[in-house]
Amino acid sequence: MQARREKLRRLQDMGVNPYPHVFHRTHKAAEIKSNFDIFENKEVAIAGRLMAIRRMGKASFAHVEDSSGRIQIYVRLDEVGEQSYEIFKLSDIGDIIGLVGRVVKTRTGEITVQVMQYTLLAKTLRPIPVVKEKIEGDKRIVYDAFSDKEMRYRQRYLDLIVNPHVRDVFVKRTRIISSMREFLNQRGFLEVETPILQPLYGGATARPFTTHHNTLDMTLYLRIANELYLKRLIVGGFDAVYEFAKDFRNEGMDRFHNPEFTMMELYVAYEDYYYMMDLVEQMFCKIAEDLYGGYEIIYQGQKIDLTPPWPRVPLFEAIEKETGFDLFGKNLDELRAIAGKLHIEWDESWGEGKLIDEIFSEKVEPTLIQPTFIIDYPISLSPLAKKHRDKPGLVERFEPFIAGREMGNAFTELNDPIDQRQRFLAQLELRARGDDEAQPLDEDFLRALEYGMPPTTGLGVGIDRLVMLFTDQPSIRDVIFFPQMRPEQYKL
RNA sequence: GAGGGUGUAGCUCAGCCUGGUAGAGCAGCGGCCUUUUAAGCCGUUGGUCGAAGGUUCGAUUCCUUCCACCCUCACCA
Repeated sequence: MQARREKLRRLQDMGVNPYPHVFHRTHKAAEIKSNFDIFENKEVAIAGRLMAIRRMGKASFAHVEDSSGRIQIYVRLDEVGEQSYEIFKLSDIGDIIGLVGRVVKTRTGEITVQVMQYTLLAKTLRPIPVVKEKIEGDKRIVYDAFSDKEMRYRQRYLDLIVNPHVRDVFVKRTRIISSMREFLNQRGFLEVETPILQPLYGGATARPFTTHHNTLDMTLYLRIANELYLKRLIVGGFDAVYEFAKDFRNEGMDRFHNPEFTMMELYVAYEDYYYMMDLVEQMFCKIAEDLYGGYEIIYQGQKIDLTPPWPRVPLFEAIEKETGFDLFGKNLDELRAIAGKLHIEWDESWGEGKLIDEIFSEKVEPTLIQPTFIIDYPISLSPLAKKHRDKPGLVERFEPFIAGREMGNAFTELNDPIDQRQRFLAQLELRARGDDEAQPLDEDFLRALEYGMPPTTGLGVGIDRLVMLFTDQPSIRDVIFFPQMRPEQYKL
């Protein structure tokens, strides 16, 4: 709106700099509001964005919002003088202002800063959506919420200005990650960084993004996982390493998938997947405790109790319990017949592992609301996991499920280089049959294993989904600041 | 990739079925108001109705195509 440019010019004519360099704050809104007895009648300097204005001629109320929250201000002509009151009158909702004032309580009991000096810190040229709210008892009624999802995601800055609960989600995201770091650092883990640009991708089954390096004139891939690099570091002698990694997968997008996402992988030498299950329980509990002070959380209306120990249910037992069918040792035809009886559509190209996985995700996964470890998966689904110590055909692998969702993936890692080579060769066969997600053979990784990797356990946790769980958000786009979007046609 | 839905003022929406070129609230602008809080009262500006084409005397409304977004499903973490 060009009325704002006009105001800007009038301010400049008055000799006001609409974009000064600095403003020294002494306090934030929330501090003042929660310690009124200390601040009463004291002078404070605060700054923030004007979010509501109620003008009444020669005196006005407004709300200023800073990173901590909102506080009411009271501006009187006789208190700030002609010039400042004029500047205030030229202010719009959205303008960034600074002020010095006295902390008081109004007739209705609201803690308010009575302004003595009023300074414009940044004039807005675009109007921000005005969201009004009314508090009725405990209920907060929001009027004209800024709710268009496309705009919220494309212009996240606006979303953050206008929707305070969005800010809260992202603050929690950072706190979750720091809790995990703290947890791991306390246990002596080393945080490391490994390549994002990889000459060969691996460590997961997915299609990669491809790019090109000019000087080397070669194809490089954006990593789909960092597993093989972290294991090389275990070979190198580190006892426990972890990395928060941006991974990239060239697949579809929906409320659980973004092309780039954050994964935390960790590896521990001389331990197995039983150790890792204990670690996962403890880590999730620490996050819950740091965030909410207890082990109980609510996700989409479901109460979830993270108190350990979580049940550890073998995959085949879990399937049998839900469907009545024991899939263990069944061949392809038998599995297809069972899938048919369970009304699950399957594809000719699927192998045994894929069918089992499908039956599991259709029939069992949605039932796993309370934290559960599903353990011991078929070998064919897990080319990097070590064979089970007593169950032939299976590997020592587990996935924690919470609220019907897989929250991670862990194994006792395969450290036998000959077995690992055979598994890679099996993947190559799948690839030859047209499975473009099968993993390529990584000769250097095999060489590393041939130098000897200690017994090791490893874990991967999808951070975005973890944050969804702990912040009660239904879509991955609500926990990533700038989710992937088709580019908009630029219009001003 | 398949199905369903949505697109009208800066924001939230009505109007469309039953064609006659647009309305409300908030925001904005002007006025009154020195304890208001979804402030109030009076006045007022603002929209090539997602884009293109078709039917029609006439399309925001009916038809076709396209674009964008949302939801569900499929692939995947």
